[in-house]
Amino acid sequence: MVVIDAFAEKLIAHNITPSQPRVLILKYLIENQCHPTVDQIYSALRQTLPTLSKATVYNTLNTFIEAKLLRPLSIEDKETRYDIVTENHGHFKCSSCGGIVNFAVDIDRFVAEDLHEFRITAKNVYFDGICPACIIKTEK
Amino acid sequence: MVVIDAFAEKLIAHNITPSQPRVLILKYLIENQCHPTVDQIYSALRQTLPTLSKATVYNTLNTFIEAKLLRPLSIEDKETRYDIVTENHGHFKCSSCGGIVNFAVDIDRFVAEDLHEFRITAKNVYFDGICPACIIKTEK
DNA sequence: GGATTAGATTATAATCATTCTAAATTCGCA
DNA sequence: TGCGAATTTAGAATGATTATAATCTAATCC
Repeated sequence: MVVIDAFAEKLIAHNITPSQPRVLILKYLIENQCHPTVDQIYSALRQTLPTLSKATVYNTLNTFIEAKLLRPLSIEDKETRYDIVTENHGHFKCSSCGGIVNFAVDIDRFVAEDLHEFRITAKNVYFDGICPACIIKTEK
Repeated sequence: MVVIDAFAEKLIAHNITPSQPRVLILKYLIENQCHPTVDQIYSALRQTLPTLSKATVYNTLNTFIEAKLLRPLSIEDKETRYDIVTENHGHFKCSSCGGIVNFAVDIDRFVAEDLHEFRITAKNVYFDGICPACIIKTEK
């Protein structure tokens, strides 16, 4: 008897066979929208699923990316971070604390005349700087 | 007698002591604005400077980045690519041929209301898609 | 000029995120 | 229940980048 929950349904809707690791990883991603790394996902889920392998985390995330459930962020870190795709938004990275913050941005307003012959499938906006908490810290 | 050329002067202006590897790497970056990888730079310069070490290429590029002469691009490749900083522009990556193309975009026109408390030091725009040449190829 | 020193370069080893591989396990379905 | 395919697993392999330690360079000081 398999328990079909909302997460499993979401996987099925994206043509991904549900499995315990896949459901747990999707659940983690949705409930912790904090752009986690593979290591963070692995460490967190290891407690509830001790047999989990890091390779499975990689495999699952790549499966999700192919199914367009997820997108990888490469904000200059060594480790890739992952973002559950929702609406268009940009990513801000604090160079002091390393935190990543979403911000609303109307990406479609970006008109790139140079690219009118190009087929564009994804638009990413990355800002770098210092977040308010770190600005206060450095002012002291 | 040291030959001071425009490249050495540019280094000095950025508080970087000129040296043969540094001048050659800067020259390469300016004359080949094609977002090269470390390997491409290394292989190309090895012919004129056979003693060049790959570690020197890494060190030099990181020195340039700190001096804000250069910026690293992380368009989801394993290898980092590098871009001589000029004016604001976005980067398009063709997911078919892997080529990277600059495009003009007025990034400063972008207002991110969510970030008005943030200090923003860099803005990057990355688009993904298919370039015209590859569109034609796949249509055949 | 010759010694000193700091910084730059080199070669190699180490690191570490990610992928590969092959074996074990699980799941769906008859 | 049992077969076959897909999934998961553990560990090895890969490969870009960084760290280390030795060597070299070039300017400075006496």
